[in-house]
Amino acid sequence: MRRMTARPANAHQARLLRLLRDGGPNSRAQLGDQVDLSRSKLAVEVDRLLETGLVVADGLAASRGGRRSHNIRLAPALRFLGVDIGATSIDVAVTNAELEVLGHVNHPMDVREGPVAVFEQVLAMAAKLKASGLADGYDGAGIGVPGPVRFPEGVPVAPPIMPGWDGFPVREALSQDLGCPVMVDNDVNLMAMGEQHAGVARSVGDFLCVKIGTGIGCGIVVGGEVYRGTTGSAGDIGHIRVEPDGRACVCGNRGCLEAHFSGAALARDAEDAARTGRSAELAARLEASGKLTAADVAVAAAAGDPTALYLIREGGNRVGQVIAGLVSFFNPGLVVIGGGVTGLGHTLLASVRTQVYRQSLPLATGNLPIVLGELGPTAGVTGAARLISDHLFSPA
Amino acid sequence: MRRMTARPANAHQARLLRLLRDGGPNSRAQLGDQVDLSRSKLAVEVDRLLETGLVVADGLAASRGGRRSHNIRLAPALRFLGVDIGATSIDVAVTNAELEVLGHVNHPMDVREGPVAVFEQVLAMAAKLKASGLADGYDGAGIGVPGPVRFPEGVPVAPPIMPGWDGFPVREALSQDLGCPVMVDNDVNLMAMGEQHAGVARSVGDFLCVKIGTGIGCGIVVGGEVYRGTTGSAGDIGHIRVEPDGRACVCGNRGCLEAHFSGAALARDAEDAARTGRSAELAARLEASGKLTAADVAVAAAAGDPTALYLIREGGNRVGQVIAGLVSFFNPGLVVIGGGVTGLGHTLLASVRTQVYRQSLPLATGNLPIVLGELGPTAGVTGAARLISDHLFSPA
DNA sequence: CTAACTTTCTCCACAGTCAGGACAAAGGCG
DNA sequence: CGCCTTTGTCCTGACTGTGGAGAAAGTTAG
Repeated sequence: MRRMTARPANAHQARLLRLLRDGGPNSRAQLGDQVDLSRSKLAVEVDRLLETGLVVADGLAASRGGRRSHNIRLAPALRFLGVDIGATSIDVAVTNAELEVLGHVNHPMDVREGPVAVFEQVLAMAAKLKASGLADGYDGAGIGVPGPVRFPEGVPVAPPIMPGWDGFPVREALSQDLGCPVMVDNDVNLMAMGEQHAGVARSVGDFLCVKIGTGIGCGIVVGGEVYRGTTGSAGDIGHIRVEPDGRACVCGNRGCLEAHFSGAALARDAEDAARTGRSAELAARLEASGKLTAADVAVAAAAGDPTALYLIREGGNRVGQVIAGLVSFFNPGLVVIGGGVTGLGHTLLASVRTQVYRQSLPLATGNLPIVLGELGPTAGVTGAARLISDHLFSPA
Repeated sequence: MRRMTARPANAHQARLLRLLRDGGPNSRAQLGDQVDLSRSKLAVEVDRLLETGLVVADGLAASRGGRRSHNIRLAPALRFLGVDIGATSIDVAVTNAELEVLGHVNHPMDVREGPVAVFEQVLAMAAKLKASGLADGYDGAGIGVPGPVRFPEGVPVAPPIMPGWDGFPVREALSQDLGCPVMVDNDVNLMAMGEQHAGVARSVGDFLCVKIGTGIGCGIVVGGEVYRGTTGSAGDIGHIRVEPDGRACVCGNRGCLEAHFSGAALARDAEDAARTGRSAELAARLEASGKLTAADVAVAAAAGDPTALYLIREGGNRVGQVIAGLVSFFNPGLVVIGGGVTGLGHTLLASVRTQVYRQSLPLATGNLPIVLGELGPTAGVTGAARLISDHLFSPA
């Protein structure tokens, strides 16, 4: 079939498309209740959208005491591709226009293999999803990469953990290969957008989304919009100092948060504990697989291993300390914790909460939920789909 | 004369008023170059503004090779009142519609005397300015208070250093007394707005404005707009922990930034140094006046006193440490340092810069100016005038 | 089954918004 | 003095958007 070519012609149409995306099918009358336009004007704009094929009217809804309404919905054949490139693995998903994930594949891969190899893999995964019948093509794609991005151009800038990506024209290259519009953003921002769209952050205007994976980052949402900073590096909290003269960090400094707690640091600490005999549980798991990950620590902690619990609590205290500072500064309405370490669950959360509630002032913490993300690995790909749909569902 | 009663009827008119406020008198043609409206539509809106009396056309500009243009300017009789209530003194200023300060008075007063006493003083100061012939009334007033504010209502909430102000209806009360519209905000936010309007932060979209006075706070500007947070306490960085098990703070915690460095902490440290014989210079000044302030330390430092210099550098390191974290997180395009301690000047600035440039990543610091505010005591009152003019120069 | 009512949707007349061209006013310059 | 530029005004025509009339399609009560 032909892909989406039209774009909303004005702000009203863009508004309607987003309402249909976020609220599902609606009648003209229901749409009218939400947009502050007269019924007549609304009808005109809906008709124009129907003409472009971006939305369709299919079937009649049940009567609510009067004439039955037509269901207006986004074109059911629209497909977005959400791509989340992590430090050690790639997630790719197809969504429909309502950003529901129809299919999701994951492939382990080190981002340091460089953009060419990674995108070869991404294209293969996109093709696989297509072959499985979930899509007959893509109308747009959102891409998340684990580092700062010059957003308007969709180009990574000076990414510390992705040598070889600096300046690579991700947006342009992928747009060419996929044959559809592409938007690129930091993976942490996409996670925030995902949780905002379909997760715990629905209806919260200002919030922080802390992603603890191989590294640590923080998505910042201000007034419902992702804040990216002057050079696209906003939220880069991994190198905030938490310990004077602490551990050496890859960035060249000492005592960075990321050096003391992150997926990578936790794995290192766990292996250390296993080798020095401080934890039989961890030692057994190291024996079995040759290396340890944050997931191993989570399992050991669930089994009651005191060393694992200690490591998680210590880490939680460190992150909590930083988050406490950010809460004082930013005064968010919600803090979401997500990423690979979500498996550490409530032990981690408890430490973070303790630090924040103890250190920050009551006015900022009084009504502040600190919660785990609820979308897990789909947060990033959902956010990616949201990114491109926000772009496409805005006036050209 | 009659005060301003009309408000802009639409967004175009609001836009025009702000252009005239920020750019001074303009011809219709010059305005047309800035607003993306046809000349005809522009002429209609200008005519309507002329009818309301908000703007006037007076005189002809010099020819630039063709027909001479009419000067369109904001009504010259418009007057705004800017009020900056600090912890220990009150600043009040009159401005014209272009927010130029026409008169400025200062009065020492402890904010803890409570809102009734403070506003009595404010009204007296406003009356004094009026009596001096600078204004025949006020069209609006902006008020800054040293604590968090529930912005839409203009009411202080849980202000730590202003007992007795919690919940006091500042906006309503003053609006009644002054007989004009009033807007209330945190003093730090107003300083940021002042520096944005007329100071070092012109044309910067995202920046931080750190005010170090009796306490420490930070104004946050995102996309040209002040960000206030969920409960109005954004920027409250005084109680971020900088020293595990550090000094006891009034907030009940230990190691808060404000306990280690602020105008109050610096004065305390200086008196301590004077009494323990570590600085003859400071001891002499203590002898002379009975107590020391940040200004005394500045003078001693300027005279080369090593203890004073040490205190400033130590303090700068502490603030710099916190700012470094905020820079990583927020990735601003500019950091402004202002408030009572601006007198500490470049010694302070050097320490802050050292910390930030050392601790934050190059992408965030590469093109980041860290500068002193250039408006001094007029920053707050200018920001206050800006606050109310932004309100009045927006569609009703 | 019919009448009355509700809800949804369409059609139409009218007021307002706005762009762009024609043109008048007012000056400079050779 | 004629030609140029700049500024400002006026007019037409296209488009935007409102609100009312009323048709379409259903439910409910008698």
